[in-house]
Amino acid sequence: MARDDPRSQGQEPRRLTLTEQARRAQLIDVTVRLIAEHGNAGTSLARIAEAAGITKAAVLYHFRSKDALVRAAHESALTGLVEHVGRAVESADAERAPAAYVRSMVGYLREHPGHTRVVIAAVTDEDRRSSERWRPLADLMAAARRARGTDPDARGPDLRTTALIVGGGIDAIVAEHLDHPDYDPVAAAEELVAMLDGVLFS
Amino acid sequence: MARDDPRSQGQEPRRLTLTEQARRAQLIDVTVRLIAEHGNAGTSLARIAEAAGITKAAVLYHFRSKDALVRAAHESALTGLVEHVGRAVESADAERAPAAYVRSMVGYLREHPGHTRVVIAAVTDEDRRSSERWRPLADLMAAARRARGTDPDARGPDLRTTALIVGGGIDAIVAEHLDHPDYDPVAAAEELVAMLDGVLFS
DNA sequence: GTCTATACCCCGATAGAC
DNA sequence: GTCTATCGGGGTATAGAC
Repeated sequence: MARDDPRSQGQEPRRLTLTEQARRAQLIDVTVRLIAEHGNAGTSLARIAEAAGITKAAVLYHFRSKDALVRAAHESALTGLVEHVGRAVESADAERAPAAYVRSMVGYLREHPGHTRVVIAAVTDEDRRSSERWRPLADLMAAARRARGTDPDARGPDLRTTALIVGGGIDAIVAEHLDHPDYDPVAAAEELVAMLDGVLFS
Repeated sequence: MARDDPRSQGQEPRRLTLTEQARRAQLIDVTVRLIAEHGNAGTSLARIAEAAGITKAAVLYHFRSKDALVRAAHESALTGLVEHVGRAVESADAERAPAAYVRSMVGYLREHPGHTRVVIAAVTDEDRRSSERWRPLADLMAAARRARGTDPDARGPDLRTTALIVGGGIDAIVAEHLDHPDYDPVAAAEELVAMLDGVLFS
């Protein structure tokens, strides 16, 4: 049996056979591509199976359900983004880390238009959306204010709200670039950074 | 025959029988409620039909497809929002109109939590999303800068981008309030307004 | 351990009876 | 005008071949 996703439950993360690892990776890859192209609704199990050269049932042998597969595809697409942003943030000094966050996130999505739709789907997802996506950025902003030597008691903006606004702004910019390729997301990111700096270091 | 949506095509907007008008209104109403509660995917034709006391096929008699019905529900939910924001903006002087836009939009969504999910679905919709939602706000901001006496040649922010960011920020704030009712969207709106004023009247 | 065949039920859509 | 009957297609579950 292989139908248990090793990441679910608190069980020992069972070893996966080589063929299973390969199949899972292939299926995730295929799914990311199909969702990027046709959207979630337009990507049926049959299409995924056909693209992978196996049957629907075989797909469901490796993943409990279509939803589990889609979830894995979302995770896969998010991982690349998170790592990229993580590297950019780490190699920036604290004061500029929030700006690096914004720039690297917009930049990554511009460079990987294929992944973008999947990432958006992953974030927009109706269900698992309570992931406190704002917190990492809020932490960066708090650190940046400290690095700037801002009086910790000084009344500043609510960083949760600021992070939410910035996150929403990034989404809007990237989405606009998707719909209108002429629209320059990098210039837009600079404007978002300017807005952010204005609020953070007033 | 009644299967033509009067708003589509360029035809004469045929008269609708009273029962048909009533049915359409009822179906839209039911659909808005169900989508608000269970999301689009969780709202099948059968459920809609059951809630309306008729059969699936009868629903499809009044609306060409489920999508057409959902579209009508979206329109219905959006109308209330647009009218509310429109009134708020009109009764504010030009300089404060962008702030009124933000406040009234967040306020409406807070006061009508039922409609909120539907409105978000309408705006987030994968298909008809090229609606230039940013333009009205961008126009308000341009007028506000003029009213403030800003030198028209002065280098200001790109208003399309600014409007996109503000729109995305509103979405994020409202969504957060939906997921976490404790989160105060009105205070957040004030912060967004502060950010906006900082950029507009620098 | 990996996969095919098959069958099930729900969904959206259509044709045609009443 | 309204509904029943039905269809193709989607996701899922199981039996069992290899």
